[in-house]
Amino acid sequence: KVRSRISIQHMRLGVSCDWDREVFTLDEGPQKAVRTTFKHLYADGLIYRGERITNWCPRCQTALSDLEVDHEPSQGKLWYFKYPLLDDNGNPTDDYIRVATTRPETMLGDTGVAVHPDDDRYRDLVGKYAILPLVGRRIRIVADDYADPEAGSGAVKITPAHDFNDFEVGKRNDLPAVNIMTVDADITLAGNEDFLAGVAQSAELDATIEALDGLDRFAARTRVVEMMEERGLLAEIEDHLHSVPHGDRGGVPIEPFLTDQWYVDAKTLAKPAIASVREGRTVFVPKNWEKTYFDWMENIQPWCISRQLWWGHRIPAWYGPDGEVFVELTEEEAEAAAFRHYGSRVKLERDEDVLDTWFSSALWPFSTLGWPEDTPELETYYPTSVLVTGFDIIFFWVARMMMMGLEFMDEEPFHTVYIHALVRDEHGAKMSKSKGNVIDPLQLIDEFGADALRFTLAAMAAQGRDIKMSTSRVAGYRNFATKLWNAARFCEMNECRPVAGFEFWSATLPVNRWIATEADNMIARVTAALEGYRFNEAADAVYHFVWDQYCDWYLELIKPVLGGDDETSKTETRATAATVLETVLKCLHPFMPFISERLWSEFGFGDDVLALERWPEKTFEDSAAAADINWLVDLVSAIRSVRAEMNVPAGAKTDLVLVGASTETAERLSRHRPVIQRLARVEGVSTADSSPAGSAQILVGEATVALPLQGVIDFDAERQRLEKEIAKIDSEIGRLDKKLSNDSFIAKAPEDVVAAE
RNA sequence: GGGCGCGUAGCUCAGUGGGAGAGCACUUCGUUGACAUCGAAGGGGUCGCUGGUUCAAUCCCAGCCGCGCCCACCA
Repeated sequence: KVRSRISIQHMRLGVSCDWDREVFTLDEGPQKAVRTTFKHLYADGLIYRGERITNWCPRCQTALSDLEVDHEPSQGKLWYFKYPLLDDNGNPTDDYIRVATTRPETMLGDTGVAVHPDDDRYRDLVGKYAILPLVGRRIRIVADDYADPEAGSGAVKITPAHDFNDFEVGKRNDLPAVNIMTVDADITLAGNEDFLAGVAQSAELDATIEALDGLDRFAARTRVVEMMEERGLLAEIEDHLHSVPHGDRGGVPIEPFLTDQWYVDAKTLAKPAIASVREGRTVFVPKNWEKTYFDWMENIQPWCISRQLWWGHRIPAWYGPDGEVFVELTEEEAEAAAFRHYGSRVKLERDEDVLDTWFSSALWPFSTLGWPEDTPELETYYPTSVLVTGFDIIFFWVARMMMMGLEFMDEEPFHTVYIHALVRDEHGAKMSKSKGNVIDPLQLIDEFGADALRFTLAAMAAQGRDIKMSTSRVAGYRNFATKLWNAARFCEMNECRPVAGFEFWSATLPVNRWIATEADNMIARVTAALEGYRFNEAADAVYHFVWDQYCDWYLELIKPVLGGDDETSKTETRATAATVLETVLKCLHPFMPFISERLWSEFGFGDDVLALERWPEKTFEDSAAAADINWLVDLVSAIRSVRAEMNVPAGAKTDLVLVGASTETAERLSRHRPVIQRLARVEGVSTADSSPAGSAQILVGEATVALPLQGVIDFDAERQRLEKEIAKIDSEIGRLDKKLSNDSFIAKAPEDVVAAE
């Protein structure tokens, strides 16, 4: 169900997948890959089985890896207990050693007390014994660096079977591990051989078993505290803020638990995986995630891969009657191996456990391509190129694919790991099914269209930053899609069709050479941005080119041409408009696949889907044409601006008088006269030696453009406008003067910067 | 405890060692004219605070304040 929903989302977003090659993790191929890798790693000693302390989820009743455990802050208590000391003859004394615990029930499994070797308070007690209250077990006081003199009383109770640190301390100091819980995390004492070992029968022990046996750990916690208090052995209770490990699926506190599990020697496998990134054979984008990768990989712990679940890849291990282990690909092979071992046919029991789901995922880059078979797909597609994923998956998956890929393929599974942003809800919280704050992409697609959503995600995908989904942005890009659609409609209406063999260099009109220059600049920006995985910059470049250049100016500037009667100009302009549109569609296709493909086929740019090899290249540049049209754009903008500020009615036309212009400017003006008249609402155009009285004046380059507004102009408003402009220019002059009179600026700033000022 | 990141216009966010931009929102004007999901013109920011480096800091460095996330076995 989940899988199909994800597929629908991908398809509706226009993801171009090869759906014929869909693979499921429990398919035949991946199954074989899992067993093969398991067998090899076992044979090499990189997978082993052992009794170790493990994260145990009492609710799911399975072991978990460290990654599946979340630490949640919790306001708890710190209980201080008094453990009576024994003298050298093993008799009780009146002295106590104080220990502190957040989990009193675990005391039933205590087998020692640790103090720091340099802690003077306890130096004399090392090697002596205390008596464990409620139980009567003799527990040894050991010196171990783990004990922190600053923490609690400086003496720490050791429960090797129910605490990770204590397990290590116990191993170092040869303390037995006493498991006092069932897989449900209920206390089990009666008939618990480990618990009863070496403990003398007593009325107190019987009372403890009577009171606690079978209680769940939290009920037992309360009861243990009460019983200690009744005996006067509860010294103190403190409030204590600490973090409690929870299983990420079961949601209940983890119980560190001593069980037999299968482990991967991750430390050994991590070494080449670290080197690959260290030496740049695989890079992370953005690069700072490499630190996260290194930190984890360098401190990696054995990976517990067995799970006591019914669903998953079954561990390919079989046990003989005496517990001998046979790891093989199939039951038949295991039986054959057992026959060789025992010299006779024996009945084998298969390991009940399944593998951590991430084990098979780690093999994905090659297991899906037919490995361990030597297939053409494997040859062609391994190594892959770019892995796109979220940061929360670096440890679970990326790191493990690196390890397994290097181990079995001798080559990194991908050269780049692009860590994309997480889409968060409008408040910035991570979306999760349980929180119910998921924004459904399908709903956004229904409302704004797949292209709008997809473009939004690209436009907001600035590196190293998460995305707070903004509906108004999606709406804005929906408008952009409409804008493009309408621009294409304009082209269609004006018979702007692709012309075979046409290229920008053959255009003669400045306006065409200008848009060609701008289009090719856009191509360069988009290309550079995509190559650097800066998808937001790429999207932004296309967006602004289409809207600000192509639609706002180019299409407006060519209207007089298309409406004129110069057939040669019309032909070249139509071809240019179409070719630029074609370029836009190519560049836009990764961001807006649906609309670009539709327009592409409607315009007959080619009948194939926009293929990657058609990605355009920057080939055209005409800076003279660019300067020419930019002058025009500036002029029209300035006139519009003045008209608006002078409150010239939008429909009213004004005359234009050019004053003090160079011949080049005069020539430009006359050449662009039709467009200026159209776009700036200008009627008569003339030149003069000085501005006519009662006109608004605009400085464009070296020339002054005067708009005679006799009868229209509000002199106060014009005075205000000019004063504002003067003030602005004055302050600019002041700033530059100050800068240029600063000797160290002249001396130290780069020449081009000085010249520019 | 360690690490990463963020703080820029009312909101959501780009960005750069040489006086800062977008979308939305806002103000004014405008619909025979590709597009009102639009066009034209505007208003609005001491670029978190304090120091330092530099001819020049929103950008680099340090400290501080506020916020978010990841990792971690603190009894």
